[in-house]
Amino acid sequence: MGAGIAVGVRKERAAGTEAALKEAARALFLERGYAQTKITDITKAAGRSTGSFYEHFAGKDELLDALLADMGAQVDAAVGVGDQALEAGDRAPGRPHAHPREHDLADRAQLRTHVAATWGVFRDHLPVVVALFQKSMAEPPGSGWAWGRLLADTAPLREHLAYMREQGRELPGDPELVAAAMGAMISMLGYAAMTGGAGLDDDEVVETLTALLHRGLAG
Amino acid sequence: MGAGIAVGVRKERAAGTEAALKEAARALFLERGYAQTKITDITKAAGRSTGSFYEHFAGKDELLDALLADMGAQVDAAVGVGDQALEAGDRAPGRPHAHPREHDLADRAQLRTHVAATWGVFRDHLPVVVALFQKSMAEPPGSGWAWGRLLADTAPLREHLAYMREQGRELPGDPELVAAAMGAMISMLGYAAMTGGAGLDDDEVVETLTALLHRGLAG
DNA sequence: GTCTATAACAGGATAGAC
DNA sequence: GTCTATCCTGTTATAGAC
Repeated sequence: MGAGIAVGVRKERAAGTEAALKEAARALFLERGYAQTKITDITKAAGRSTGSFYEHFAGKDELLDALLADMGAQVDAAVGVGDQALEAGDRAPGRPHAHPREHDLADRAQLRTHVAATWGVFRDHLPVVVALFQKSMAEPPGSGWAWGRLLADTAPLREHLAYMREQGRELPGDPELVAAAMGAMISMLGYAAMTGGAGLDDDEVVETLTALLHRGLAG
Repeated sequence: MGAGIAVGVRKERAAGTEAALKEAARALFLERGYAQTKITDITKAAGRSTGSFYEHFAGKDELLDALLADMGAQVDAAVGVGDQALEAGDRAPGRPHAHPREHDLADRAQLRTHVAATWGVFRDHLPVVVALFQKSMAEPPGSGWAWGRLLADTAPLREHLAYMREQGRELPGDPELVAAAMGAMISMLGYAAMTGGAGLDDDEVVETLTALLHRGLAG
């Protein structure tokens, strides 16, 4: 999956303080977690001073925003390529994320593509995804954040499922709910597995999830 | 499901400071989250003083431990009853959790019982489950905590699946992995739905999850 | 056991020199 | 832009009277 432009392991020019801070943050977010990473930890790891940090970011949250933006650009590009591979859809320049809803998730190959894509984003941007995940889970439960984010993240999935239902296919339940369940499974398993499942093979996981969901959806 | 002894909405004797603190903590954990709840918030809500708190608990973590213990007792009891309902298994007094591995999750009714049981624990002990979930997710990713906990929590499930495989049933993948995936789905969806899914009906969710997993497992 | 007051300690953020 | 030193705020935890 994600070989190409992907993760910036390549040495950023050493002079770039901003890049150094980002890179240090990624490493620490993955290792200790978002909340546990102090700003001074980041500056120390990047070999810069505390004061210097604020020249580039207003705070930890803004740093994460920047990392998120970096990731977003790369993901949009990758998704675009993926969609083109699936079908020669001409996407409008302004709306990079016009993911067509007519994908048939009862088709094993198409389902697998979706599962693998999500898994790949996790794998390729693990530090950022992890940090975001942690930050989300620290949100006040009463706010309903988790539910809102799950719905938002699985919106394309929901569309696919709604489309399937329109085509007369029988689903296990309401498209929104089924999409949320699928998303919950992949994201939670991804988080757990990639932060702790030492001996797990990505292909095996994708294969297993695909099998489970394929039977689950197609019957 | 969980009507009986369950959640302690019943008025604790007003004099019981410890109980008052616990109750206040439950309410606040659910509303603002574990990390965001300050000890002074709890004491204030319980109508006690800061200093009084430490007479009963060494800190927030120990309070959560106490809540967890309360929940554990109730859950063990409920699970025991549930197992007896499923089959007249005579459990050894010392080991309350000797959940028999010979449950057939390809059987819709038995699968549903398991899904509903998990969902019910979430529902009946939401504040504690939420707090524990949040605390877990704040753990250093590098420690592999999330994966360890997921494996531990789905151990009984894994046993059921391993048993199914021994009986010659074809699973979507490795029992441990499939169990983890199922657990991830239920717990993450449960967290999200119960903290934010306003208009969701528990029965509908259980029904949908059962349907999805039943097809997924039984083909 | 409970209270009030306060110590002790993060950690985030800023000031001002270079 | 970067550094060192410092301030400030919020929270935990304790002291000591009742």
